[in-house]
Amino acid sequence: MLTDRQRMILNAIIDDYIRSAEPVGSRSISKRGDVGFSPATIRNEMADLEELGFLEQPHTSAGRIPSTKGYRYYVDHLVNFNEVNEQDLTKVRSFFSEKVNEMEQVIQHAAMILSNLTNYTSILLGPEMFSTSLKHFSLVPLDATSAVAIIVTNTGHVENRTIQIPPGVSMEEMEKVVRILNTKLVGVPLIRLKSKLHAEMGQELDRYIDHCEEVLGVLDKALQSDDEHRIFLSGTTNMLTQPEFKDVDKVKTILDLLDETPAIMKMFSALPSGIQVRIGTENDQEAIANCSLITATYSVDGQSLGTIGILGPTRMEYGKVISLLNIISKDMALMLGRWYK
Amino acid sequence: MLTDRQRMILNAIIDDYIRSAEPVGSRSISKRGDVGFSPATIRNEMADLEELGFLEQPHTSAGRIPSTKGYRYYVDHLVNFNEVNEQDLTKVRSFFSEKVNEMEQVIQHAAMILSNLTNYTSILLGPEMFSTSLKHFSLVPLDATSAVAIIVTNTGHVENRTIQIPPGVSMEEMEKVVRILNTKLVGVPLIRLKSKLHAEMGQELDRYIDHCEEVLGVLDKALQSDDEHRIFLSGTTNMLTQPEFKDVDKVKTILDLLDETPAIMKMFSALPSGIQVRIGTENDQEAIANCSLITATYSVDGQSLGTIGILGPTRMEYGKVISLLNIISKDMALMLGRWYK
DNA sequence: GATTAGCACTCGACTTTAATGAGTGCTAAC
DNA sequence: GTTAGCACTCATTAAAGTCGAGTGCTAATC
Repeated sequence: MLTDRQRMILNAIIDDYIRSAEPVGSRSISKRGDVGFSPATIRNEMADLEELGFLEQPHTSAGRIPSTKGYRYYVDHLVNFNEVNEQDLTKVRSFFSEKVNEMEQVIQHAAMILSNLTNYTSILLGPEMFSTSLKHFSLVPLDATSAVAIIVTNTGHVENRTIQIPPGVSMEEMEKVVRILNTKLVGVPLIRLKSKLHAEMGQELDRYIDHCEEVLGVLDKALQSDDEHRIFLSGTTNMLTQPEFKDVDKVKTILDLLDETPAIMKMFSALPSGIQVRIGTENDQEAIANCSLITATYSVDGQSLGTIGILGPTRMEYGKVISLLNIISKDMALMLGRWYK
Repeated sequence: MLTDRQRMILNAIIDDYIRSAEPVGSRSISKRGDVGFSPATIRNEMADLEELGFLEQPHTSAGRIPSTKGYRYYVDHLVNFNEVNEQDLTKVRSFFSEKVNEMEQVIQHAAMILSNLTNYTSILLGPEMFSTSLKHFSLVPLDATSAVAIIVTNTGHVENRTIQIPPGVSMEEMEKVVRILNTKLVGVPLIRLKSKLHAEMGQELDRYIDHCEEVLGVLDKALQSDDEHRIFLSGTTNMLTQPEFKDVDKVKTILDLLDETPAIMKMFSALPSGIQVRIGTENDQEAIANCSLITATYSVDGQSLGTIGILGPTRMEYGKVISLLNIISKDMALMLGRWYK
């Protein structure tokens, strides 16, 4: 579809624009070593590329900037994936060679590293619930009517929730229930916990204790997996350093979007495995129509565990970010693989 | 020190400036119903007030704006504290009459309400460690070498940490240790846990188990209270709506400051009880020299539990914010009082 | 003596105009 | 097919001019 020369020129324009954030003129392309043609020739090619929809002109006498289609072609065919420099690489390596105990810490820290290395905003979704299973369930009484329910997963993640003991149910009875749960439910994936509880434990419990209904109700609440605090953001203020967002109002709509858990969940829902690039208007959310979102899922044994995302302006260092995500998602999978044994 | 008329004029100027964010001229003050003097008279008084340091002039032919000293006088002597409207009040009341189980949820939600009602940024510090005590300590083994240590406090708060079992120590031994800890340490304030462990338990443990040194080391790590995730922010992007922060760079230094846990801790450390107002340069942090920080501690039985803060431009609605903080800090104390029984 | 009307003056904000120059498209020569 | 040359476009910047809100001071008034 495009000639070699057109590809070369398109590549040069996008590279330049990514660096400078300014419309690129024919002269500056000609002066680069790698394209040995005069400005006039390049102008002709640029006009063709614009006609084909790969470039745009902010106004008549300005240079060209890439269109969404241009970026798309660049990402699909042109970009060079070896743009991670040695320094960054060693930083990543040393991070993943460290031994860390807390999974949340790992994720939080990984988010920080990503936003630092890229100067964009990083968004991490932690390992999904359905891939972890119950390791231990316990109940710590606080007083006569309330207790803390604690759920430990096989990955060492801990969820806790305060519950009210139903009136008429004694603490001894509750402890009996907990013992039963621990013998019957250990190893069950978290996401199945609730259904399993109802399907298989109803009669079982009924035999041992009174007030079965109320107890089940409370346990339901306790086992409700809350997926609220599983989004880790880092480098949100990096958005403010991008020249395209020097306008406060624009940046506010973006930051407000990042504050909304459901919106982020929606952006990340149903992503295909591997690396995914959504450029500008390819995103559903209007607030990030000037942004690109690059996501990578990480998985162990073919099971997707979570997602890493980088949000930046459409004028993004695609090569660097994609390479980095590739590396980190794999390291992440490796590290978590050890966790899941 | 100031005449009645000067106070009245100062009050009028600050009120106007808080509403408009523009330097206030003599004419506009004169036109307000409450000050019955001609612009010329007001100009004379304004000149005096400037000489006294309560007002400033951005440039010769502009109106006056309040200085830090002016705001200080306003806050100390002039501001009207009944500026919370009915609607807001009912919102607060209905929030605190709700029954909620999770303390973290309460705090997070309170932060949201505050930032919504004020349009500034709210910062909440959760109940301090030293006021909570150990309720229960448990250890859930994950595999041969690692386990999750779980600390439940008397308030139902749960801390957890993954630890490595020292080589040579068996799980049975660890469980023995946990039993001992639960009989000896329950009721001890969290902040004293570590010192108590060393001072009183050393010999005790030595008698029962081998590898005492290593076990103590691990427990140390487990009991290390991490005070990281105890800061709750809400409405950070509200900063972006203030006209004084239309400059992206200024707002970035502020948002970056809010991202730094230690900096916030420092701002909130050693606050006297009750409401505290720090105006502009009265703050240590240079990044918020154009901001005012209003804080309120909330306490039960004279014991300070935590702090609520509102950060906004120096041109802040002091009356409203202070009244609101007064109400909310009291309601918060009440609610937590029930918690601590 | 306190208040106010009047007036000259200041100075930022905004508008207008002109100059600059980066970049283009087109044509004709190579 | 490539490129030099040239007229043209148009955002950006600077300079000059206008406007008006607001001041300080003086002298008249209450």
